[in-house]
Amino acid sequence: MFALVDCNNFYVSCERVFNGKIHHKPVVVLSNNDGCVIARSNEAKALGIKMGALAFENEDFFTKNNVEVFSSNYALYGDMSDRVMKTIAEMVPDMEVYSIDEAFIDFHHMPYEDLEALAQKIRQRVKQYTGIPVSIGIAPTKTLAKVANRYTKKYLPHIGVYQIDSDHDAEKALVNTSVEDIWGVGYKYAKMLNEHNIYNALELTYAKEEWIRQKMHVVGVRMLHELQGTICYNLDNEPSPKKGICVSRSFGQSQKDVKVITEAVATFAARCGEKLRKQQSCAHIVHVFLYTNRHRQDQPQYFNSKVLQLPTSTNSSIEIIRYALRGLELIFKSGYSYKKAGVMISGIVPENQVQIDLFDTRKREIDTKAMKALDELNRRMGRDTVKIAVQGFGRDWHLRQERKSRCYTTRWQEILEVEAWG
DNA sequence: TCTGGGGTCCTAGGACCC
DNA sequence: TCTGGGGTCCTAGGACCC
Repeated sequence: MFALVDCNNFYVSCERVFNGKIHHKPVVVLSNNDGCVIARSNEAKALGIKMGALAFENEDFFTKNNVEVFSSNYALYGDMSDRVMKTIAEMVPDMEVYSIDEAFIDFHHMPYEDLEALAQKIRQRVKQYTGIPVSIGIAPTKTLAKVANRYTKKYLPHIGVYQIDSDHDAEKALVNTSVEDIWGVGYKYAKMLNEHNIYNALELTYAKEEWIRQKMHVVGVRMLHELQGTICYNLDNEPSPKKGICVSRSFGQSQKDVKVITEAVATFAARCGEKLRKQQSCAHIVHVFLYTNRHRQDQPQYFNSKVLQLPTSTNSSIEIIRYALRGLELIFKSGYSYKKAGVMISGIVPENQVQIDLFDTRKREIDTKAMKALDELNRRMGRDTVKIAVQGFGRDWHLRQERKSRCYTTRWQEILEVEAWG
């Protein structure tokens, strides 16, 4: 058996842990730049606020309905996620952190009859230790555990656990799951399945394997088997190193100034270097891109990107920045209002398997030492305590985050203070 | 000049996930 | 003024190898 633990309305729940005033009220969390809704409380869902709803279009609606609106606070959510995952890890033999708010558990070696009770214990302890409510689905495959989890949230929120333990349990959950809610079915496949009169997960399990293979390829066949109870995906408890790394942002305000955009791109490149070093990899392809705001019909549009090959794979921020800025120089055209830029890194190899260049003259040991010192200082003293000069200090390009909550758990200056009268 | 049978690597595009 | 930011896997086709 597998279980899927999923935090309820995770970002909203994180905000609620530190803010007693927003319990039982409609709450939404917005994407970067306060663009659109990416998390909703149950009360907000009940008001009909959709995932992805545009913030600027709904300003009046939010005010009229007393909706509490937050900018996203990833420092808080990331730290809360760590706490939830650590709490679960202490209670089970083997788990996989699947996303910021989800974890799979392998119950392979657990006494069978105890699973539901154990799941309830996990729920209680996570709530007690972190303040975050979770729901748990238990089933013979990961895909069915996802189905069970969704079923709990929708139909048994007060219980919070659903176990698929028989054909009857499975059918009950599957018939109540629309195809678009199945793990692995997105917008396109849902449309295609509906056109062939397949509307729920149970109907899908009756489909012919060859037909699925033709329409949805092997990934679809695996999904079919998983829904039928045959394991195709096992627990993946050792995250493999990333094959591509991307850091990009929309600017809070459109930017024309090459200096500001240079600082932004340098910062993105530095962040790529950090991520590479964190997973002990090096890379030799740097890809820079630059956009104007495609939603503005009234402004001239420009998009360009440049891919640069490095002679030797590196994870030095200094070197990655140098190439990224060379790329930027080649694509930047003045006169446009830029909205977004980014740096992508690929051609990633483990740092101990770097093919060195016979004619390389760069003193790599110096960079390596410098990066190590920089990472250590930033780890101890906070991000960007030490940075490369070209990243600048202005951050004129930074995100719009007008309604961000405090970093309650990651910054001493922002920790909650409690006053008591005796 | 054309023929056969076996491969690999790379890229672009399309689907999906959170 | 205002529209997020990351990732994965699979397939088909082309270039190339012996």
